[in-house]
Amino acid sequence: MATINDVARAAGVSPSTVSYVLSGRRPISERTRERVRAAIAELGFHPHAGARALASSRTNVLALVVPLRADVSVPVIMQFATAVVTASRSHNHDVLLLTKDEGTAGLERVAHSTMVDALIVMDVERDDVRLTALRKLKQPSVLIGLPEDPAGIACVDLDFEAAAAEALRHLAWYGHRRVALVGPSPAVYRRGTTYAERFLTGFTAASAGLGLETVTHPCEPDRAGVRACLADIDAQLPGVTALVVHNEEVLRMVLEELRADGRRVPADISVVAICPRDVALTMPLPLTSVDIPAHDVGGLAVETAMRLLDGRSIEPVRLLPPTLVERESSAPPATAAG
Amino acid sequence: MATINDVARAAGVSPSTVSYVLSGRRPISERTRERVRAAIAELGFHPHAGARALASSRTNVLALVVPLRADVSVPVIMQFATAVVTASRSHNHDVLLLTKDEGTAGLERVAHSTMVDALIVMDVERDDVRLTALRKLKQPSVLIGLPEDPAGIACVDLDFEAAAAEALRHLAWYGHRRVALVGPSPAVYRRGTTYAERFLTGFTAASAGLGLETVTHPCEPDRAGVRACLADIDAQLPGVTALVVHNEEVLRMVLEELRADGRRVPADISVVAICPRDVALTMPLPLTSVDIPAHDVGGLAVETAMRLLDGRSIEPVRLLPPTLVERESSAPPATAAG
DNA sequence: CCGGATCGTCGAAGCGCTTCGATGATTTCG
DNA sequence: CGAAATCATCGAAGCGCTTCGACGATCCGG
Repeated sequence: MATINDVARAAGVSPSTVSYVLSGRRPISERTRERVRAAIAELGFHPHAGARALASSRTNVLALVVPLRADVSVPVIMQFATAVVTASRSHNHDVLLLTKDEGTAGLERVAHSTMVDALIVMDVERDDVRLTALRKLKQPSVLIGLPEDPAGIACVDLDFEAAAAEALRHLAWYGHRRVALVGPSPAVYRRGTTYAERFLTGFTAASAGLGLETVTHPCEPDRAGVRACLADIDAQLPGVTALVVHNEEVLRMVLEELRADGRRVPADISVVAICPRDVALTMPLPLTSVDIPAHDVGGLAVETAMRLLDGRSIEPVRLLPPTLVERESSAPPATAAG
Repeated sequence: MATINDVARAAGVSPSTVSYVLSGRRPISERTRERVRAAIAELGFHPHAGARALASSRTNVLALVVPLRADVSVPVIMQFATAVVTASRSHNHDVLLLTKDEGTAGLERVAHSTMVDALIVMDVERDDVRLTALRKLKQPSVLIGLPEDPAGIACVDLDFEAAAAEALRHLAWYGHRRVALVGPSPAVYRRGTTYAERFLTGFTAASAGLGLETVTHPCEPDRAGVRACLADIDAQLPGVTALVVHNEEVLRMVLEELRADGRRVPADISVVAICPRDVALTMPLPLTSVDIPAHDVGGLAVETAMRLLDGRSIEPVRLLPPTLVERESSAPPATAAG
């Protein structure tokens, strides 16, 4: 492997000049710059990452902590991950992949040993134990999610309260009066992943604001759970004309059960899903949905990390506004008067 | 951050002694070792990764190249990825996540800049352009998959030929004589991902060996594709009593279509899937399946990389034997005589 | 009781890069 | 036209670690 000295020799300049050509931190004449560039290309020179990190205390690597197999749906995790990698690359950074199961120790390990410049953490819980560890690190961190007390740590996420409101507004506009929420599994609530609660809060508030009759119900991610959930909903709120489903795992099963029940979507019952676009599109029927913009959120997380590293200002909490896209699963209720 | 010098001072020894305690490359007396350990713990010392890499030319990082959104199913990719991360951690390595779309350049970048000790590459194609680049790197690489000419590069994968044979043997044993293969989408074949071909080869060979009447058909991953595929199969091989499905994307839809068609699984038609265990289990009916052991393959890839790094011997191509697990989707055909 | 192993530790060099201060050379301007 | 400012480049120090050779100290056998 060629070193910076080889390049310097080949270009007839000093190593520091090569370094300055590379970093642009000092003006270098066009002529010299060209010679150096040619030498770099000819020798196939790539700066040694470790040496660079040692000298500059910058690694150009971001840590990404992903849940291993939580109740978060796998495709969504992948979408976040690829978004983070892609965005990182466009900022000339690489991504070190950590799993949540390494816990606090993993974060401290990579941070203390200076493997990364910043950390992006997915799937944070309301009272996540990792938060205090993150606050102590010299590297900044960005959460995807929103804990109870985000003080001192940047957070980005979808605005789930607004998402719930958006879904209800759409249904109310069509004339629905009785709407049920099929929520995440009880495990998600128990675990304290706040997006579930935030959605619930938004749902309840919007329901009141719009004067709707609503009921909310968590849903276990299996056939039995779905059946039980739908049965409970019917029992608690007879004459429901619309469902908001905030649970990708069961989305498909809900549709199947409705169908098995002889209820046509959207003729007999409307369905609005909260899920990534492509999930909404690969269902038997293209679903009206509020997008979970994993790509945007991931990109924003990286962007935020970069600003933090550059000492630029950031908004500590950034909640992206939701977008509802109407597709084929929502329509006016069969009888406009609920 | 504490440095090795701080530790040395605190323990009353020289920095090199601390280093030797850490690496175990030279004998250090119990007494000294303890003092050093205490100092390390007290100061919360973590060696600087860059400095270490620079001095030792070892990064303790593995690159993992994942397909971004190929026709490979996302959960499988995630399973490989988490398996690789977990296994790497157990060997004291971290994982740098690269996406396939960076192509050859990405591999060269991380290798030339000495960011990683070895590379693990998923989703290799028959004639993958990245192969020649990989061969030139000073770091070893391990492929998950099997290209046409794996010369000089270690490969690990499931033995897909054997997997096909296993599926057919199971069905033949039950007395099925007419079996159809619902294969991956044409795009997968076109792309030259060899697992599809290997499965097909194994399927055809075993079919002949067992004296079965079979037909094989790729399948587009949408409702229309599934319908077309099933219709074609019925047209080409009337009286089919069993399906082997080597396409996770459509698995669920195949079951739905069969059901819509009034064909009961397994009473009217048996189904054997080639997919990860948990996919087989989360279907409406637990499926008899040949496991895709992503976890094992990922672990083996890491293990192989480690052996390569340690200069230990390896088998250049390692194909894991398949395991068929009988569940509820296979049974004897309605009439034992096909 | 002495010469040669063996053991435990140290000091120094060096890994490849960045960065700071210094230094000529050139330009600018009063 | 000379002092001051600016420009382009260089040299050297230093980032934090590993590793090699060296060196006393302890051990062994004869």
